[in-house]
Amino acid sequence: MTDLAIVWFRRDFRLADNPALDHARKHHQRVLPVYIHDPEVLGNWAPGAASRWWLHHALADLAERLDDRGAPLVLREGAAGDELARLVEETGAGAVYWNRLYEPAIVERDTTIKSDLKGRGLDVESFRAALLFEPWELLRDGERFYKVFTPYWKRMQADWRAVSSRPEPRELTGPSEVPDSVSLDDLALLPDIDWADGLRDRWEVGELAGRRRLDHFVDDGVADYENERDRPDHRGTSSLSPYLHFGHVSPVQVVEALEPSGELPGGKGPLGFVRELAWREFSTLLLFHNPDLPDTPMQEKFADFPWRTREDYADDLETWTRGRTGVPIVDAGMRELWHEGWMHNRVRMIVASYLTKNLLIPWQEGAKWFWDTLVDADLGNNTQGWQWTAGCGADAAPYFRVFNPELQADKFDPDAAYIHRWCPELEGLDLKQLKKLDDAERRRRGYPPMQVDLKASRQRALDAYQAIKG
DNA sequence: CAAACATTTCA
DNA sequence: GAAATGTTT
Repeated sequence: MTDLAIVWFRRDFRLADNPALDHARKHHQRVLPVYIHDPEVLGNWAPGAASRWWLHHALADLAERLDDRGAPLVLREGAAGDELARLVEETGAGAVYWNRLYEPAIVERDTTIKSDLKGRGLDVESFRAALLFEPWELLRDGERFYKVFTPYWKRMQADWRAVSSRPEPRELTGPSEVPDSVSLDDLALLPDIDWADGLRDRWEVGELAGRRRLDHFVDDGVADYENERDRPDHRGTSSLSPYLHFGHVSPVQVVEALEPSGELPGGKGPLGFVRELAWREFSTLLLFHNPDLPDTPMQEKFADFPWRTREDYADDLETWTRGRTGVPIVDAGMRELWHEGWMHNRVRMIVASYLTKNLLIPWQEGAKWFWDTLVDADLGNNTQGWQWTAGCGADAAPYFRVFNPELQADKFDPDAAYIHRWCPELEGLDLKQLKKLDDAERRRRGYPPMQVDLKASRQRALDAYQAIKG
């Protein structure tokens, strides 16, 4: 067995419960941690601006933590396969380990890299770290993947196996000579114009910050999760999504925090939260088995859907992105997104329904905006979420389900607290008053007029769906 | 008879 | 999930 192993970090920015790192440390005397910046691999879906902001700080955090343990992180830029081959030559490493990702383009790249490195006689292994179950496990009749969430979720519960996290290494030994590294600033991940104030206020990036978030949620939040998770005014969700996306926190760690034995958590709140983790896994498997999913509707009949044309909708799209649609709950959500790089899930559904149904703008436009602005932007989750609301996904909402933003506010923001937080122009107005706010009062307060009539635009969406049914 | 609540329909 | 329709108070 060779002395030195490369641990290739990708989106697993943690030392605790990191299977690739744990394996390297157990079987080799020295460990060389590497991150290779290779945004090209995802083509049109290279990380957006908010994601890159998070990535910058995630790398800084990981580098610091690895330094503390004695194995400095090497940063490289370029095609991952070339850089790994170069590093193997430079260092004489005998092994390369990493944790698996599931975006089809990444899978394809990694498969090639694995066989190349094996061809050079290296010990190469990848590990499951980002999911509880692989996308090729839990198949119907052992061959076909699930296309409907509920049976998938039942199956996951039935096939549950106790999870167990891997220990965090206290000490690591780096290579005797550390190879060249580019600097973090060279990667130019931060925006040229600093718009990240709101993100900085809202998010603390890093492994320990993620674990604090998790602990806090488990101590105070998860018990009431089923009642509170739909309440943007109460911040009833976990806020773990970016930490899970970047692997500061693993789903195994989440399960163990909820249920130390690693068995399926009992209790309404904890089980409800694991169900949301199952949605995350379901979205990942849908993308894994359908490489076109980010751009193409899963239901074929939607290829002919009469969306408005780009030149027709361009202005309305921009109004939506800026949070100036004149629909309070929609504008509140879009402003939260712009300011904090995040939006409450209930509100994501509301603004997505509004864009695709009331504005009749293709879901891909919404997906792209979210991709650029969310710190938790995840190709599987984002794609699945948009296809679900648009009605064209695998297990989508029925096409006639058009959210009424006013009724949604009645149910989920009854005191308009969330609306007031993001739309200060509307201060002092309750939901009843907001519903009959006339143009003169809107103008006086500097709040935009209604972009569309909710009733008429709803009917237009239903008529559009009529055109493709069959 | 209006209001509150429950059920059905929408493909 | 919303709106229309039906049922109860």
